[in-house]
Amino acid sequence: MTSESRQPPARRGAVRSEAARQAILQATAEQFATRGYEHMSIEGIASAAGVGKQTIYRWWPTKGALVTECLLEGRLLPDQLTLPDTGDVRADLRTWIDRILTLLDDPTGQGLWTSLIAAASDNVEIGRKLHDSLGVASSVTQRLAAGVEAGQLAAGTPLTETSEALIGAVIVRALGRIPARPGDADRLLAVVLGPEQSAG
Amino acid sequence: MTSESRQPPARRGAVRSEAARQAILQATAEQFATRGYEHMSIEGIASAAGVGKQTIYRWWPTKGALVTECLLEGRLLPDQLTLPDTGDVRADLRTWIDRILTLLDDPTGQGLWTSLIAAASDNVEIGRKLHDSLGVASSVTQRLAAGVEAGQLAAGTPLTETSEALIGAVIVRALGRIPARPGDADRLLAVVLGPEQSAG
Amino acid sequence: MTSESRQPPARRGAVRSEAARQAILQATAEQFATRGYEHMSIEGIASAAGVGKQTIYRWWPTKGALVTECLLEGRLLPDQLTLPDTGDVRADLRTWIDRILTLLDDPTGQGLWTSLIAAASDNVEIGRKLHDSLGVASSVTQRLAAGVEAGQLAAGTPLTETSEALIGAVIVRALGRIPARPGDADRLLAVVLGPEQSAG
Amino acid sequence: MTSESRQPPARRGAVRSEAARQAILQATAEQFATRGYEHMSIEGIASAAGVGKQTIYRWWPTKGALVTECLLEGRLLPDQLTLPDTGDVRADLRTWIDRILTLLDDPTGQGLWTSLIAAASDNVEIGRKLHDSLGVASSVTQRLAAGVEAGQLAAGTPLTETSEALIGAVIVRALGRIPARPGDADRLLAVVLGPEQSAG
DNA sequence: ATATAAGCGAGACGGTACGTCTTGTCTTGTC
DNA sequence: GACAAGACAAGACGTACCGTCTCGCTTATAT
Repeated sequence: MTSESRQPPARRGAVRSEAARQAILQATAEQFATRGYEHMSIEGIASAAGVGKQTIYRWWPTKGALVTECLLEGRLLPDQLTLPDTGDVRADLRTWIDRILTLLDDPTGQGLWTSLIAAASDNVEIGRKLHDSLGVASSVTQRLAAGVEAGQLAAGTPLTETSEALIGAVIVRALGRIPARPGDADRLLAVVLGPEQSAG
Repeated sequence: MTSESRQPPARRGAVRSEAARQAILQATAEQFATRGYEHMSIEGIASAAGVGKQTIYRWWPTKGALVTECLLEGRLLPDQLTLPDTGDVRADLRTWIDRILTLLDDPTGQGLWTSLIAAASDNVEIGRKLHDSLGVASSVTQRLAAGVEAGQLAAGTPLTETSEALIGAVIVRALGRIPARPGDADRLLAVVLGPEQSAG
Repeated sequence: MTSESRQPPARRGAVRSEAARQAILQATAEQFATRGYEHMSIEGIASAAGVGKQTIYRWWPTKGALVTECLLEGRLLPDQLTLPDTGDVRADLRTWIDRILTLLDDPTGQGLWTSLIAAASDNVEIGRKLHDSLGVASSVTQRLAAGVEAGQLAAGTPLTETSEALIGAVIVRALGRIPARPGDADRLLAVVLGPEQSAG
Repeated sequence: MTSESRQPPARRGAVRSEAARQAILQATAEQFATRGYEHMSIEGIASAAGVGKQTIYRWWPTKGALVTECLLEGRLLPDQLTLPDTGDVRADLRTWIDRILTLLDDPTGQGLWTSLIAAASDNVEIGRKLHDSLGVASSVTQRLAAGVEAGQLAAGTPLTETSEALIGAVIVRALGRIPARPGDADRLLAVVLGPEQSAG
């Protein structure tokens, strides 16, 4: 007996329109970047997407859910924000943090971050997502674990706390709209991972 | 002839009402705690303060400015959030972080933090204030400097980055609504200040 | 194939709510009578009608338009203000003018008239309507024409000017809040239609 | 003993500023002509007159009172609106009505009249003034009386009603924004004063 | 084939809040 | 004590969105 054999009565009626879904997510990402999480409107998204409001409300309960889905689909954050992997954990983290801090100097990038943070504070789901996936759980923590294993980082380093401190520092700077200065990434890594072991 | 002798034409008209100002800030702080930054309304504040809307708009251009002033007057954050000072920097920081993390377990405290973060992302001023005064510039950094001087912390510790990492970690946890677990503060301090020098 | 077969694209979306329209006109008429044209508020009407303000603004551009529609639907003026028709033009006009002048002694009736006049001076549409339909074009002028034809009035009487003089006299008295005295209607008719042809 | 000898307790303090009074009345007349009775604001008058609002409220209870005083001082109506006096009552009235009807073709003149009417319907005082002084009591009625005495008008003409009908007809046309046509004044006079006695 | 049902675009609805404007009163300091 | 300036509580203005609810159409099974 396969799992497909006992099917539900197979609902009638039109099926969800993928075109509408795409248009909505697209418009959401644009409004998010343009107006920011707080100041974007469902009505604006609907109209920009050429879609009835109800089509949004049918599938997403809140603005937060809409943004979450955009976030999960990678429509909100530029590709350059993924942690690179060259084998050298410390160098990769430095590159990554540098990119983020540089992004913060540009008003658009700044708006993106602050909007993301606003979304996270308004919406538990997004907050959780940010904590879990933007770095803490996945990429960053994994690379840290790999770094410990490879002997590049001190054994016994508390991974979660290290990730939190790194991401957190970046967020604090985003909120403060602090412009990047040379060496920022280095200093931050020195604080969080300990001073660099140079030559012996 | 003193510099006071040449006074400006001495403006006429009624002077700003301190009573109204107090009532407004009071009501703002309450609404901030109750409904959160995003969902509090100027109209609600005016009505709660027994004040005309115009009296608010006359003195504060935006909701953000209103909240900033509350923040500066210490109406938003409970007293227990000031960094204690027993002489032992590390112990003081542990106590302080513990208190914050504990506060985050309570929905009210959580709302307070997330609202503050939302305010900071919406409003440059608040963001800067948060970065400068909630800890980075003043109390935390000063204590860190004192700690370095007293030999309790490693010489050459980058103070700003250390503060940012500490506060940032807390903010990340606030956004993720992560419940506090025993030892959190210790682990965080181990990461940021380096492992504790026990016995010898 | 008739000309109706090629219809316009048949607009979609919910249709205008007749219930809301009725409630709004009803509330408007009440506020008009109670508070007068100048001192009635859209907000008050909306709230009395149990309707969102936008529903009013969606369909009527101004307070004046709202009142005009009430006027056209006969919601503003009591029924007794229609010109009676017994066959004797002069007697009918006397009855009619008497009724109006009497109405003006009562504060409510006075407010009704002055409000109507205020509305007419504020709003071209209403002014035109008042001139055309309250009497000049329709009932009064028609009865005058009939009177001329029946030989009850002098041939060559300028109908428009006669109507205007009659209505105008009433309006002037309304504006002056002049109390009615016996014989007023008679004297006015004597002036405008000429002295009554008694006996012969 | 002169009438000045028994003075009241002789109030102290500054005396009413005639300059302020003039500036206020001037500004009122301008706003009345420009924006109309309903849409002019005390605040606007105060600011245009370079005067504190309180100075207005100190001396006039309402907007209506302010306008009344302007009316009485002849600041609202142009000079050409005084009834001429050549000895021939009928000709004088024709000239006068012609002027008024012509004035109504110009938007400014129209606004003036409709504003005046609006003021009269809002404000009993103004209404009475309009009824009494714009024509009924003073100039028009007096000339009519003179005309009767001189045998130019039929004896027994009810003066008040005749005035009311004349002024009223003009007001009705103002409210209807009816453009003037040649012969209007003649026809109106024919209706109200009876047909012209030509050659007979 | 034909009912039946869901999705869709459009958009009206009852509301809440916005930020502005005006009202009439009160207060301050000058003349 | 009148005045210019201007703050104040109150509240209406007209606009923008909210989230819900009809409409009339277009798909898709299910009979």
